[in-house]
Amino acid sequence: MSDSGQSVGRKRRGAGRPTISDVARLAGVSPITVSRALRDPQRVSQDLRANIDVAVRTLGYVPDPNARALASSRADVIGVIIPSLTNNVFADVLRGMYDAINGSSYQIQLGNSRYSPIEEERLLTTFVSQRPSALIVSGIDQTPTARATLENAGCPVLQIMESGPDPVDMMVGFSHRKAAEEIVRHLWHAGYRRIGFIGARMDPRSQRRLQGYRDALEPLGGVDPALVTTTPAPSSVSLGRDLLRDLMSRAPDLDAVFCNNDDLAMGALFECQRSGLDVPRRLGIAGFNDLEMMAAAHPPLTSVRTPRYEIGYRSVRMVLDAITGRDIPERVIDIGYELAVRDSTGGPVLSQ
Amino acid sequence: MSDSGQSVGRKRRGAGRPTISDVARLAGVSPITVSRALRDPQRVSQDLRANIDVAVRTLGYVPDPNARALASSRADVIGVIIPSLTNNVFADVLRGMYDAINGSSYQIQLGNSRYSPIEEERLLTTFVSQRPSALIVSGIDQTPTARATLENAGCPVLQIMESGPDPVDMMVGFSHRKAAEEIVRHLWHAGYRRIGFIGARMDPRSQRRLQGYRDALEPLGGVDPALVTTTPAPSSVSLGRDLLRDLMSRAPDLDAVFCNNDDLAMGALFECQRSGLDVPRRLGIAGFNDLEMMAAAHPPLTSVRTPRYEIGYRSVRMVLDAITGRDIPERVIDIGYELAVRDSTGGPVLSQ
DNA sequence: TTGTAGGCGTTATCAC
DNA sequence: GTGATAACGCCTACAA
Repeated sequence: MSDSGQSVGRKRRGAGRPTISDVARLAGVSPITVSRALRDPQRVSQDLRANIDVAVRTLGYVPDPNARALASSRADVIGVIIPSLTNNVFADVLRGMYDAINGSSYQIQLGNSRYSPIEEERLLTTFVSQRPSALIVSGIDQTPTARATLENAGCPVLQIMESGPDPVDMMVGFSHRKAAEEIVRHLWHAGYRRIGFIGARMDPRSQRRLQGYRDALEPLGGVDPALVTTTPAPSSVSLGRDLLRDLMSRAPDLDAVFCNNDDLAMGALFECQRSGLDVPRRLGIAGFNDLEMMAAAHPPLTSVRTPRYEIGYRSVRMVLDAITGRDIPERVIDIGYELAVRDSTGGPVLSQ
Repeated sequence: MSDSGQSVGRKRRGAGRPTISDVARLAGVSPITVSRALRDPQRVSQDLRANIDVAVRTLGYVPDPNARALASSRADVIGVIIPSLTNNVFADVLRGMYDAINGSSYQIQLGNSRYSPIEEERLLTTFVSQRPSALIVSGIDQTPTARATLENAGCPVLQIMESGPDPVDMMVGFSHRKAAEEIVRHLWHAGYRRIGFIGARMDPRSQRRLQGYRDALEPLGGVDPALVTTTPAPSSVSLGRDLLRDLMSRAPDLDAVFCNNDDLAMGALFECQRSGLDVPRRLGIAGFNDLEMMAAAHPPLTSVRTPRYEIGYRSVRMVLDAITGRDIPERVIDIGYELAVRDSTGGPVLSQ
C-alpha cells in the first residue's frame, strides 16, 4: 500500500480510473502479462489468466484505446468515407458495416465527403493521421493525391460500390455501366422504342449508368440526345417529377424512361399519375437500386437490385480479415446485381 | 544534427513521421511552445509563431490525435448514438451534425444502437472509455445504467429528438405527443370522424405519438381501439400497405388514418391507389416527419414537418460551445415542428 | 511463459 | 512568454 499510486501528495493527471498496472498489482503479475492476457489470452498460462480476469472485473478495468493506439502506432479504427448520408444507398451500406463490426473491438470512423473529391482528400489526411487499421472509400475516382494517400496509408484499403480496373488494394462492387445497360435492354425487349434517361447529381457512378444506357441503345437504333435529361442537382422525388415533365414536353413520343435512381423513378411515377399517363402502357418506368418502396408502389416499379447491405457487410469482414492477417482469396470482388422486373415495365400498348 | 533522431542505430518505433520535437528543433524552440502555438496561437509571441508555422509546413507535421488524447485525457471526439442508420429521420440528423462539425478539429464517433437500450449501454461504455469531449444520445429513455454512465462521463451530454422532463444535461427536441395530437386534431377539423392510427416499430417516440393520437380524440368522442393497428416490425412502405389493408377490412368505415411515419403513409397511399379509394375524399392520410417525397406524391401527402437537419446541426454547435466553455443560454431547447397540410387531408366527401 | 527497460508523441505543472 | 520535467497508459523489443 506504500506505492499504491493513490498516496497523498502524489500527482496524477489521469481521471483516476484503474490502469493496467492496478490490475497487474492486484493479480500479482507484471503489467505486460495483463496486456498479453487481454489481447491474446493463449499466450498466458491458465491460472494467471484467471487471476487477471478476476482483477479486471474487480476493478472494472477498461483499456484506454488512446494509450493503446499511441504505444502500438495503430488505432483499432476502420476509416470509412462515403459521399452522402441521406442517400438511402449508403444508409444500407453503413448498416451492413455496423452490423459486421459489431462484436469486434474495432470502431468505424465515418467521414462524409458530400460527393467532393477535395473533401475526400481532406478526410483521408485526417483519418490517416490517426493510424487507422484499415480504410474504406467509395468509388474508384479518387484524386491522384487521395490515391497517393491511400497507397501510403500503411494499412489495408478497400474501394467499394464499383468494380473497375486498377484497384488501390481491395475492391467490392459491381459495374454500374453493365447494370444500366442490362435494364435498358430489358426495356427494349419489353417493347419500348423511345427510351429516355433521367439523371440527377451525375457523380461518376451516375455517369457510368448513363454510359450503360448509351451502350445499350447504340446497337438498337442509336441514342437520341433529345431523350436524355440530366442535372447536377441532388436527386429527389420532386426532381423526378420535374425532369419527367420536361422530358415529356420536349419529346412527347417518349414511351419509357430509365431513371438514374429510385427517387427519380418514384417522382416520374407520381408525374404520370398526375397527368394521367398509364404506367406501363403509355410510359414504362425503371429505376436503380431497388429501394424497398419500389415494390410497394402502384404499379410496382422495376429497378436494379444492388446488394448494398451486403457490400457494407462484406467490406468490413474483408478488411477485418486483412487486418488480422487472414488469407484473402479474392481481393477484387464483383458482387453483381439483379434486375427486379415489375409491372412498371410491362410493355407498351402495342407490344411487338 | 548529432541527435536528429534519425541517426543510425537509434531505435524508433513510430512510423517515422515528424513529431512535435522535430518541429521544435527546426523552429529553434521547445516542444511545449510548438504545442501551445498549435492549440492557442495567442499564447505565443508573433515571431516564434511565424517560425513554428514555417517549420510545421516544411516538415508536413500533423499532430498525433492519440498522443494528444493520452496526454490530455481528452479526445477531440464527440460520441453520437442513434438507433437507426436507414431511417431517413436520422440520416438528416446526421447530415446536420456532420455539416456542423465540418471545419472544427473534432471528429464524430458514431454508434448504432438498433433501437436496443442494452446496445446503447454497451456503446456508451465503449465511447466513454475513449474520454470523448461530448456525448449525444437519441431520445430520453436511457436505461438507469446508461443514464448513470452519462452522468459520470465527465463531459457535456446532449439528448436529442425529444423534449421532456429531467434532462441529463442538455436537450434539443420537440414533443412527439403534442405534434401527433395536433395533426390528429387537424384531421378532425378537416371533417374526418373515423380516424385510425397505423404504427410500426413502436419505439418510445412512436408510443408517444400514439398517445398524442389518443389525447386528441379523447375529448372528441373518444378513441375506438378497433381503429388502432400497431406492430413492432420495422417500418416500411410495404408495411404501410399491409397495415392499411388490415385496418380497412376490420373497420370499413375508417375515413382517415394518421400514420406513425411517412413510409407507412406512402404505403397507405399506394394501397388506396390499388384498391381505388379516393384520397382524400374516401380516406384522409397524414404521415409524420415530412420527408421530401411527401410533397411530391399524388396527391401530395400531409405530414408533420420535423426539423431533423436543424436538430443535428444545432446539437453539434451546442456541444461544441459547451466544450469550449462558451455560455449556453438555453440548455433545454424545444425546437418545435410544423404541420405540412396538403391535399391528402382535404376532407371527406361530406365535409361539414 | 513471464518480466525488464524504455519508448510512443503530446501536454500538465511548475519554475523562470 | 518560454522552457524543463515528468506523466498520460500501454506496448515493442529483448532478455531470462
